[in-house]
Amino acid sequence: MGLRADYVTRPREWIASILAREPRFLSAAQIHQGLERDGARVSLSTVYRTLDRLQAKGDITVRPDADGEVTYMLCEPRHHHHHAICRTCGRVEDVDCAAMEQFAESLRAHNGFELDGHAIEFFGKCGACR
Amino acid sequence: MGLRADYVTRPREWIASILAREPRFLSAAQIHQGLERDGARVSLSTVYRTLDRLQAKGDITVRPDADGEVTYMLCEPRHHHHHAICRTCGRVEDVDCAAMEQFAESLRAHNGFELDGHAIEFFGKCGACR
DNA sequence: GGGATTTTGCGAATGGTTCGCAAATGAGGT
DNA sequence: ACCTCATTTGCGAACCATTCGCAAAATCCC
Ligand SMILES: [Zn+2]
Ligand SMILES: [Zn+2]
Ligand SMILES: [Zn+2]
Ligand SMILES: [Zn+2]
Repeated sequence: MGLRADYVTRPREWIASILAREPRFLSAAQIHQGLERDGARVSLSTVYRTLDRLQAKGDITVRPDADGEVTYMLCEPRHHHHHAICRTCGRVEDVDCAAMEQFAESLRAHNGFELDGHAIEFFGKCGACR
Repeated sequence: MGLRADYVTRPREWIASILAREPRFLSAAQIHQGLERDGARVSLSTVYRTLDRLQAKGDITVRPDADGEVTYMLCEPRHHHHHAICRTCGRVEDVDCAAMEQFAESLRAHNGFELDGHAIEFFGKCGACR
């Protein structure tokens, strides 16, 4: 009955390596294309299943983009922080800001709302795209 | 050749009235269900087309939820502000905060990023759900 | 009311994501 | 290395939200 340990498989390693070298949110299709470019033949189903696994493990952040396309990035949402996203190339950098927490704290009780969390995204241009 | 003025139609009025009385983000399907409950027979296509129109006019805010389902709310994104969203019932209230702008300003140049915008969502429980 | 134009409903097409199942792979023991 | 068996993969079908094409209905204006 007991479950064995998770298997280490090539598709999973390949997918992880794609994510590891891209500092931006990628869709399942983009990851799949990256694998093909690397000559790694992996089905789209496996890409989706692996992404689900990574999300369950808390290793990636999932973000539906403006059109509702779901995108993924290697970044542990475990540690609360925010992102600066380049409008031009999509590069993402973490923004870790105590000042923001302070601000959120001051809003904790707003309009009858009992606030317990927040999400922030900053937009702009990264150093390379300026 | 010139375009005539936009038509005022019942489907559009019905859809607008659904949106006007719901202070929360609704999916196209939810709006469609609301119309049926009101006895208003409108096709889902028309719901989508009307939402596209409202978005083009800048009358609604469009927000893909965590699963990527696109949702809509009567709220002009023209005036920059943020939202407090009840985790329990979905009720949304506007958060208009100069302090946040100040904070964003101090981050304008972060890690080589030239920041020019930001989006914030606050979560918690509304007065009714406490 | 009549006619030009816009809007609607319907059903088909699309695109992203999920499922079911047989074949392939990985881990562990011999 | 080989065998065994649970896990994972690939494939195609299924699914769901959204978009399209086009004929019929509604709106506006005279
Ligand atoms: Zn950039
Ligand atoms: Zn991050
Ligand atoms: Zn509530
Ligand atoms: Zn608002």
